[in-house]
Amino acid sequence: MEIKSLDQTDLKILHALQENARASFAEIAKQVGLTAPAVTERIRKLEHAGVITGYRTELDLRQLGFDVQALILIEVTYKDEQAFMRYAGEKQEVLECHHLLGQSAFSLKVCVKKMLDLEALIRELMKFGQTTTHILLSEVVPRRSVF
Amino acid sequence: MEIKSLDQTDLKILHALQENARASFAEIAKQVGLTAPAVTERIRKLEHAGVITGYRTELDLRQLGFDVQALILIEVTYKDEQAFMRYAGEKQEVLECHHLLGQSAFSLKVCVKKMLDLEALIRELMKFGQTTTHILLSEVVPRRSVF
DNA sequence: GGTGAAATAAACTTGCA
DNA sequence: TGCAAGTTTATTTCACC
Repeated sequence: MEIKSLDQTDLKILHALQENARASFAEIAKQVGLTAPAVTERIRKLEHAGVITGYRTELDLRQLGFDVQALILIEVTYKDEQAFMRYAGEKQEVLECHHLLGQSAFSLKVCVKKMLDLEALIRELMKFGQTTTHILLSEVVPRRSVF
Repeated sequence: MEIKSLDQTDLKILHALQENARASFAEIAKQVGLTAPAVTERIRKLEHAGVITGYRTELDLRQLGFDVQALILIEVTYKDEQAFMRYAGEKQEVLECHHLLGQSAFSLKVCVKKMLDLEALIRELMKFGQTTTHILLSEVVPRRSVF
């Protein structure tokens, strides 16, 4: 993974891929004004450089039976940090977890089927420190591309 | 968008697509034990039913010069809700925004190049209500598939 | 780095169980 | 719904600039 200097064409490619990760190389090539092999090679380099970290499919969690999503903030006591991170990495319900600046704090995005499942999850988390839970309602901005 | 009853094959397809949104129909077909046309048709239906909401490419924001990411919680005064949502929807720096349960509260995931940009952003947000900002450090769990 | 053309592979279409 | 065979596109490879 080396440092890449990105030009305008790279940014256009990244824009196209953010909007539709399943776009064909040929489609992207047309959008950026290059041929398919040129685009393929640039994308391969962006992947190898670690600029592109993955291609994900977004699902409507509610349609899949996951009716409750929540944002949980937790202040973990320092000695439990390692155990907490292991727990977060293993728990299926934890969709995302970030380390926050200061005081061994973390944010978690979790998704469960029922409110009772959320209660159980929070009860487990409370072993690691004090939690603050916010139930997520509608997505005002679902997920924006960086450019 | 109608109600779909998903079987095990659908869940396997969704798993494969979550892990790699650019996987070919043929690859997915092999993973789930069907032929490519059958998988293609199922994915078409999942898209049309709204179960699949999009295909996104994930980028390493730091490599792209966005060194500061933050989670901002804001309690908007009720009369400013509409104006706030319009603002969040237009601001390039706001990657995600969720409505939270209770008191016209929202969470925002934002990304900026410099700390000074974050300061400017928070100053703008303060017009809509009281904010609490958490700087995001490492990703403990980057983004997990639901199944 | 990029193009254009040929070979390979994947995606659509259609008819049938 | 899914499969198989045939057709149409897309991807890959490579020689050349």
